[in-house]
Amino acid sequence: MTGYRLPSTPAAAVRQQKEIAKKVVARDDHGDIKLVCGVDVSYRAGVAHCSAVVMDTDLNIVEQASTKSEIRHPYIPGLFMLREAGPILRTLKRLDRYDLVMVDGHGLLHPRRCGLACYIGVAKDKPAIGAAKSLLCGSVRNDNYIELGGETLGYTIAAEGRKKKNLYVSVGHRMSLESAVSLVRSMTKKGEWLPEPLRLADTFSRR
DNA sequence: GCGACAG
DNA sequence: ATCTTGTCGC
Repeated sequence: MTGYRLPSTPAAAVRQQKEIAKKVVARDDHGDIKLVCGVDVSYRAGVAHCSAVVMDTDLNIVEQASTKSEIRHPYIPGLFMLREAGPILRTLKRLDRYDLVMVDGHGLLHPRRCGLACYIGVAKDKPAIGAAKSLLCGSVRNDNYIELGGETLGYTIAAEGRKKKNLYVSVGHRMSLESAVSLVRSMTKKGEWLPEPLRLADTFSRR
């Protein structure tokens, strides 16, 4: 069964995160990844605007969908899913097909090993990757891997340009960290910070 | 208790 | 994330 009821309180969200964390598969458990979906949410005038962009591995746009939702929860570090899971799941329903979801936020690199990317991945039972623009927890080692509580849960893709920021990748679901990093790299254009599916989803959600 | 804290 | 113009730099 793949259905999860969206929590309506922080306490309920924490309980669900602990439950879902046990179901995350951190190894490659998927077929060919041909269509990658990037999702992002932006906020304007009290409304959440979510966009999803599906691209093939040659970075061509295959499909796109957008939704507007009422904002029901504030942003709480560690409980990002409480605010964005609803809008994202609604938007994903409108897509015809995709083999993996890239989420702007963390996956296993989370206090309870259940960031937004894990939540979306397990809820949809789809391979998922978390790609965050800043660190929530954990410490970056010299080899760029990120560890938390003795576990290696993420990887830092160092910024190129002097002025740009790093990208923090972690497993969402049904993927190994190595494969996740490899896929993010292969879909990021030279000189860009975010992989194309996420960069375009970000652009579209703001229009 | 104190500080840190995805977007 | 968002509020926000012009401006510095590749």
